Amino acid sequence: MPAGVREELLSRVVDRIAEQGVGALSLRRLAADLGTSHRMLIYHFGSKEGLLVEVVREIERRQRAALASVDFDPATAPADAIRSMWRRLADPAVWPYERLFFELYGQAVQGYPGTTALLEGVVDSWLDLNVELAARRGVPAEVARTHARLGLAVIRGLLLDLLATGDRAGTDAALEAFAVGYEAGLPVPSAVGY
Amino acid sequence: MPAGVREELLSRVVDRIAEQGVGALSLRRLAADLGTSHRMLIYHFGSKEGLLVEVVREIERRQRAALASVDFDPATAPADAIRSMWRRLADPAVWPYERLFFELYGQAVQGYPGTTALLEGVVDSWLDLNVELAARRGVPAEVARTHARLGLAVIRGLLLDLLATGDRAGTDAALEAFAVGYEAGLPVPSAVGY
DNA sequence: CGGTACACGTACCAGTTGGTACAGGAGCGG
DNA sequence: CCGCTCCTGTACCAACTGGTACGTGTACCG
Repeated sequence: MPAGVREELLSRVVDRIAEQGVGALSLRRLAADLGTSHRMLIYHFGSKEGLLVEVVREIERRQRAALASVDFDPATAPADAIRSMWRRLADPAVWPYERLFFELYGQAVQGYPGTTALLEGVVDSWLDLNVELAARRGVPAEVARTHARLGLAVIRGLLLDLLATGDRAGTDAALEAFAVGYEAGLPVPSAVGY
Repeated sequence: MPAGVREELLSRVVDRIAEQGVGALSLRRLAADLGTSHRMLIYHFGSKEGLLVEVVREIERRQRAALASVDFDPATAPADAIRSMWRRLADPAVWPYERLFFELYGQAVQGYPGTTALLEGVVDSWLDLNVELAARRGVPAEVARTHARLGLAVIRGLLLDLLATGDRAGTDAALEAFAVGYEAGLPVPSAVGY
């Protein structure tokens, strides 16, 4: 992996932004922290917005990479898969990235330029993956999609909680309650009028 | 309600910010939109940060007001309460406020000045309320707290989904799946090792 | 009437912002 | 040696930022 000047710079930019946030971002301070000049950021990314776009893409790239490393053995029970996912995301070591993710999410729903690309795959790519996996178990796509949607919401909602309160034990307990309830069997939507 | 000049101004500020977001906020543009001068905003709120603080407080005030108007008759089943809450929050008419809420949330977890106050009651005040309600039904506080935490996460997570995808039907279905599963009986944490 | 507290606008300030013009300098193929 | 491409820094710009100084109008109270 030769990386390339630009890619290596981008990686450092993302790491730095994960620590400091993107709201009060200034090209000059960012460049100074990175030991270069703001001119370089403009040179490599064209503009501040261009840099933001690349940051968002890099975040997505890393999320996909993390996703790919999750245990998706069809033999694994869905409840265990969600437990494993939670364990990974709730780790304090990745909190800076979670924070950045939610900050960008908040900006994206407001339609700020450069960030909106984040919204495109932010839900559906996860649902699609789950539908595909469930199909191997013979679960109908509609059901799998709804359940995945719920599971994703639980994880993201609890992450929001965790980042605000820092209450790892409380959020762990809530996730476990969900997982156990899920194991007990969630109803299929078609049985309740959907 | 005589309102008062400052309160009336704050109300208009919040409405305006809900439409435009708080990220690219400038006192001058905001004032111009409101038909006044940025000097007035400083005069009434002391500084930009002071104004932000008041905006956050106003958001909390409105949330508490909305919360108070929800049907909390102890006779209402928890699953119906969460359905009612979802119906209220998923209404497109309040999307601008949801967007603002999540944008501020994202800034707050990054520790930006003026916004962090949002985090204090953002989870616990809801949990406390639920614990109190559950007590009237004889539900133990620990269980009620965990279940409330999960329900809150589901709603917030699905709201994030809804704001990103606009898929009302999909998120409705996911919430319904959760509500039905909840009616079927969630396990108590003590039974699973907590 | 006078005065005093509040509400408001204009003009201005210093600092910072993103972006640009320009000048190299390092490496390399010819 | 030249020339060329990639990379980097300095100096600068106009625009905009939050905040301040100062003056004005207005309403209420004595």
